[in-house]
Amino acid sequence: MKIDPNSPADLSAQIAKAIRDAIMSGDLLVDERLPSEAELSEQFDVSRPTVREALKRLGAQSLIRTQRGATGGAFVNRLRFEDAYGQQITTSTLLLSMNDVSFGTACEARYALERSCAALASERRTADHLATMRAETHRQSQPGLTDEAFCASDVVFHRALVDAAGNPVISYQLAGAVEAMQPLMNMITFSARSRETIVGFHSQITDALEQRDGAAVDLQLSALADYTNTLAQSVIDARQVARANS
Amino acid sequence: MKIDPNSPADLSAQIAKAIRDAIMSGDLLVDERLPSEAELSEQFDVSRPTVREALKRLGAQSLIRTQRGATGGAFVNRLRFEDAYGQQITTSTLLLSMNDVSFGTACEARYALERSCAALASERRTADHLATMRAETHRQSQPGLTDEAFCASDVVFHRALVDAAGNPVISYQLAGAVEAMQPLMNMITFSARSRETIVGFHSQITDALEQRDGAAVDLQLSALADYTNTLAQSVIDARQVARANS
DNA sequence: GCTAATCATATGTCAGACGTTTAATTGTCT
DNA sequence: AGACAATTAAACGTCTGACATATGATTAGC
Repeated sequence: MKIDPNSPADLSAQIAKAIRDAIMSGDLLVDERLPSEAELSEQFDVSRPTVREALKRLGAQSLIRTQRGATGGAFVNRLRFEDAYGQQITTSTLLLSMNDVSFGTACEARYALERSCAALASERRTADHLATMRAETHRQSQPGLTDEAFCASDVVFHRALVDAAGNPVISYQLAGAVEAMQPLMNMITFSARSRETIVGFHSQITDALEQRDGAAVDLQLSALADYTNTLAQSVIDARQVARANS
Repeated sequence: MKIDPNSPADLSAQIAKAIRDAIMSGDLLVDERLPSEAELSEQFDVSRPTVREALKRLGAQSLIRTQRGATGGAFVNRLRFEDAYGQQITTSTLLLSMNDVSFGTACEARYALERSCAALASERRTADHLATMRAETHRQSQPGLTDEAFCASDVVFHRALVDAAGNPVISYQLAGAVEAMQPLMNMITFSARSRETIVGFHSQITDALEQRDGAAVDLQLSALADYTNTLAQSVIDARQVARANS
């Protein structure tokens, strides 16, 4: 674990990289304790603040955790799927908002990936998954719901569908795709009519899942994707008309 | 942008969160300059090292970049897909290695997601994508190739397939799924016979893609997934036998 | 033997300083 | 006046040394 002392700057980045590499290569095992900050600063021949900056970088990626106190220190963190969800969602959301990704592109990606769960979810869905999906579908049909609450419920519904596939790796990957869509979905104001249509799709998807009919789930998801795109397009068109009139 | 001064500790985490929220909510726009470290330390009423730790956290997530010099400072970073790839791959790789994810689960996720590209890739593949895939397939048939090089080429092949779908969001999401498999794939030592079989699949996938036959691509990917799983199972079985004999 | 006070260790935070990079300003020469 | 060079100022990068605080381990006392 060494760094290049001749490099121009950013010692903390080099140190972070050295430790990150040690973790990824298996030199440092899960729950293993790193040397104390004082020891690290001696090893790398830098000051303690510099070491601390490096450790904070690693902490931000959930690669390490720190404990205070006598037996404290920095420990290699077991990266859990739940921890990674948050980062994945943050990153995906920002990617969409900062890169002029069109609604169509994001929507296409989301449903393409989500459809890949249809077959597995049909095999493995439990009563719990169905119950969650039905509960959310019912919530979505309540008239008093705000648009934000409707979208949030939509996310819960789709995550339940994804989780029904029973594969944590898939759930992790899709968490970003599904959640990152929410801000974009919020921009589509839902009429009572369109909510009704979406609720209809959700019902049919849940029914198909209950019957373990993967092909039907896939079909309905595909139709829902089309409908969502149509909805978005009409909102965009309406805005253009409004702009032309002003 | 404020923090809770009564909170127990980890001021730098609170500051990082405050700034991150400001970025995600749109209060801070892309390429906007944050106040200098001295100003931030005054605003948040903490010392400069604490502010710096917070900024390093954000830097680790590529949310900000820093410039030195007179007009330097911390700037809100436009998060690019390429930047996010690296983090996604790092995180996915560690998730797999730290969570006892079975080869079967990872393999299932990877191919389920990859198959979702089949239709889109068949529509949109360019000659470049086909050329890359054929070149890599050819490389894979060279006898002198090390196992690592074979796997690396395999990754390039599959990323070309994913990129052929022409959707950056999908490419980003799948970068993790595809690349994170490489260490696991490396653990399967490839016989000449199995390499030959994989190369055969790759050829057929490329052919199907050239003919824009999405269904055939899907079918071949599915078969390749099955074969990979079989291969892994035989390696696992062989190891168990070896362990029983020792 | 059990509880309570003490201690050692390690992180969290602060203050102040110096070096380095970089751009803007100023000054000088042609 | 314009172009080039020297100066200056702002900001990050790093260091030193210190104090505060949390926490497990040790020890003293009952």
